[in-house]
Amino acid sequence: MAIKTYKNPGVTVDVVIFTIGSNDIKVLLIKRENAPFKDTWALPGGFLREEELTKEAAFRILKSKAGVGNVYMEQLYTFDKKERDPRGRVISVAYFALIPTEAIKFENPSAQSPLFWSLKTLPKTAFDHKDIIAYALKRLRSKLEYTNVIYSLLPRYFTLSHLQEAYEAILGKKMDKRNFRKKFELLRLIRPTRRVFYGARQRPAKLYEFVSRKPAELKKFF
Amino acid sequence: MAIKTYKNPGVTVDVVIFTIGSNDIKVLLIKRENAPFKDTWALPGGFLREEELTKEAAFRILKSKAGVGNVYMEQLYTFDKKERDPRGRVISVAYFALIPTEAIKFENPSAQSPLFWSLKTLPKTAFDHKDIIAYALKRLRSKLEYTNVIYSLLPRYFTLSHLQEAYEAILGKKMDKRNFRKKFELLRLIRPTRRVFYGARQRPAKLYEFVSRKPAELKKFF
DNA sequence: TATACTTAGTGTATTATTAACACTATACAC
DNA sequence: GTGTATAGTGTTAATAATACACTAAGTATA
Repeated sequence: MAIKTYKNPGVTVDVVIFTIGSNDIKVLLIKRENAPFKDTWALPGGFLREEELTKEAAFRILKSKAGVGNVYMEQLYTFDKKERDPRGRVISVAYFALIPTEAIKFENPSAQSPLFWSLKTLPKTAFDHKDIIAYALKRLRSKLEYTNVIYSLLPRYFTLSHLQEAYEAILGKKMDKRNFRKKFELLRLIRPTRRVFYGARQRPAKLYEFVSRKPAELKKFF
Repeated sequence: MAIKTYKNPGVTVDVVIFTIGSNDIKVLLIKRENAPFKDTWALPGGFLREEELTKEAAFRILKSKAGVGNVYMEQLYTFDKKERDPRGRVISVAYFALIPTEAIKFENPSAQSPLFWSLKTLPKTAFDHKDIIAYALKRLRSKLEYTNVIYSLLPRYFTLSHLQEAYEAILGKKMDKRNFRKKFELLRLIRPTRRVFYGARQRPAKLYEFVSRKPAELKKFF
């Protein structure tokens, strides 16, 4: 049975992959090898395959570009501005993924040169990818406030300073150390371990871990 | 130039139209006239037209089913479960719209019988529309907490009791009258007018209006 | 026209959360 | 052993959230 009498738009999936490095939030971009936008930096992405869910496509892309699989991923938004793709009508279902720096494995580093870029010094990007990245950052910032997503950017063991630096990198502002720690004590998202982080040419720091590494929402209601 | 070598999925747009009536939150459903799911209730929607933005499609659908144009609308999520459409691979970009009951005009009430249903007594619905409605309600509830969207469900002039009833209908819980009013005084979203609401067989109530009827976010940060 | 009914409108005390703020402790580098 | 850099820690004040009950004023009705 015919679904329709007109031409379906093309459907792509693009993935905004965030990580935190050098106290900065970074996004993975690859240099395009083909037209359009050949040699321009772009979000990893591609056409949705037949019989493939958009989420599956997002994981496929993530796996092939960053070498990781089991990470936080959620659908972001579907972008369909008219002029966004010079090839014609193509809508993009965007996802965003959060991965701890330690987990990244560039499988074939020569191919398509994937690189993490600081959001402060983004290069010129293909399509409407700058919009997509901005939207993803906004979503991430607001998710920090009412969920425990931060776990997905940190390694198994981390210090309270690492945790605070992650917040500061994403929110783009400094926070008070004592208030930050008090807040986290209240939230009960993390617990101290018996491990200690030595070797950073200052007083060693206690290592913490997340009580749970599953997505969850924090209380808070009108 | 060929965009792809495989078949593009079908793309539909479905709209969750919420309104508040009889102290209850309601969603607009229409009875399907064609297969699949003939004679089953469904969200108003349809295939995305060529050269049409998904948002334009959402407004087109809204206008044709509820007779209103200038209302709150935002993209919700893109649904693409495999078995969601028996016709084959069809993904749906869902939007949700909020309209004050007063604004609704059923242009041709006989055709496709659009009806507002209470969320508590939904009939069996077509496709994955129950999921879409549940997701929209979740989104609406959380938007109440950090935005001023509530304006889009109320008429120009309203009493504080109307406002509170709207919150209670959406959040599904009773709230304290004095605390509710104190909160709104603090938020400065509304202001009293010189109008008074007479005629409801009790003490008449002061009428308020929104300071602004544009989407805005309330403060609140980590 | 008096009385009952119904919702409008209002304040205070308690508790919880947020915000501002500065010094001592300890491993590592030199 | 001395300097350096970050770890770690409490108190106070301001703001926000919560719990809670009575009087005011139209409308209905007897």
